[in-house]
Amino acid sequence: MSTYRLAPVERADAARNRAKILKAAAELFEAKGAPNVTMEDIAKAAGVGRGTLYRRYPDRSSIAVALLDEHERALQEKLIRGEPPLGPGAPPEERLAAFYAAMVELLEAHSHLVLGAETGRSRFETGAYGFWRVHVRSLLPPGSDALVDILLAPLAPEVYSYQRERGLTPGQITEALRITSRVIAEPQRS
Amino acid sequence: MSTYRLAPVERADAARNRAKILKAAAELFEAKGAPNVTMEDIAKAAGVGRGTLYRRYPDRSSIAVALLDEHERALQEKLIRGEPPLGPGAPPEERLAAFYAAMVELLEAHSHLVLGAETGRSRFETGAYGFWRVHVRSLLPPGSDALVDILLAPLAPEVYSYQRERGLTPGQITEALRITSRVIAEPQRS
DNA sequence: GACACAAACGGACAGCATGTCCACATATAG
DNA sequence: CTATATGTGGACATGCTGTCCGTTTGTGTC
Repeated sequence: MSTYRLAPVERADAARNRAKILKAAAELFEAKGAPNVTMEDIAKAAGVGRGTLYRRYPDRSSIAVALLDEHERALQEKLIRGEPPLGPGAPPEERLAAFYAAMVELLEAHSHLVLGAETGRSRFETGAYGFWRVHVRSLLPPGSDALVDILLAPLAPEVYSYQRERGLTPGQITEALRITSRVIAEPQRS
Repeated sequence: MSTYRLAPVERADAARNRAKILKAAAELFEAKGAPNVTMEDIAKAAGVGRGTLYRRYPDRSSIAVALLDEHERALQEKLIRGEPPLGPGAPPEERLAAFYAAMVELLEAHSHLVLGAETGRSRFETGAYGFWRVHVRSLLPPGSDALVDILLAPLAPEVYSYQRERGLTPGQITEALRITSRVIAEPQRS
C-alpha cells in the first residue's frame, strides 16, 4: 500500500507559468482597469496560450481573487488574532468601526484588483465575503442575521469607487462608516 | 417663423413596435431572468428586427429601466407629496425607515426587472438612483454626504436578492433596515 | 543517460452576443 | 398623389469566451 499524494506536486513549468500569469495580470489590471482586460490580453502578455491560462483560471475574477488573496488574508489574521480594536477584546461597536476602517484602506490600496474580482453578484461567492460575513455576524447579537449583509453592503467595490469618483475622501467614507457602526450599539428596539 | 417641434410626433408604427418590445421583454425577463435574455431574444419575441430594437433601446438595461419607470415614479410621487411617514412631515428617522420599507416592497415585486436594470455600476447612472440619493440626502444633517451612498447600498438588487436566496424574508430585511435607519437619529458624535 | 508516462502547453476553432449599416418600406404632410 | 423624413429588418463585421486535441516538456524509473 503506497502513500497517497492528494496534492501532486506542481510541475516546474506550471509554477513558472502561474507566476508569469499573475505578474502580467497585475500589470494589466493596473494599467487598463480590470474590466477592460480580456483573457486573451493576459495570455498574450504572459506569453502563454489561452488553454494554459484557462487551465488554472477559468475567468478574470479568479485571477483577481488570487492576487487579492494575500492582502485579505493579512486582514483576516488581524481580525482573529490581532490587537484590539481590530482583534478580539474591544466592544463590538468599536471592532466594527475598526473593521470598516481597515476595509477602506484595503479598497483604497487595491481598488483596481477588487473591481475585477468582487463585482456584482460574484462578490458574495468569494471566500473572503464569507469570512467578512462570519466576522460581522460574530459582532452582532443573535437573531440579527439580516443586518449582516446590510452592514457589508457599503463595502461593495462599486459603491466605494463611486463615492471616490464623486469626490469623497477615504477619510470621509471611513467616518461615515464609523457612524453607521453605531447601529449595533443598542440592540433594544426604539 | 414657424413653430418648432422639438419632439416630433412618434410615428404610429413606431409606437406599436415600442409596445410590442416592452411587452415581449417583460415576459422574457419574467420567464428566464433578465440577465439570461439577449437582445436577439427580445427582438425575435417582439417580431421586430435587431436594428429596430437597438434604435430605441441600446441595451438590456434601458429596457428594464423603461419597464420600471412607472413603478418608481409612483414611489417618487409618494415621497414628495404623499402622507407621512413616507411623505413630508414625519421625523427623518421615520421617513427613512418608511422609504426602506417601500423599497423592499418594490424590490420584492419587481426583482426580475430590477436585476436586469440596476445591477453593478450602472445602478448609479439611472435617474432613479439620483432621485433616491437626493431624497435620502434631504433627510440627513448637512455634511453627511458620505452617508448617503452608504445608506443606499443595502438596496442594491444584488444584495437584496442574495439575502432572499439565503432564506431571509422581506419582513426580516425590512426590520433590519429599520434598525439601520436609526443611525441618523442622533447626529452628535458618541 | 535513456525511456515512458503523465502533466502541461498552445493555438485553432466553434459558438454566441453585440452593435452597426444600409437598401428598402411605410407613414404623414402638403 | 407625391415627396420626404422616419422607421424597419436582417446581413455583417467584430470581439470575447471557453473547449478541444495534437504536441511538447517535466519527472520518476531503470
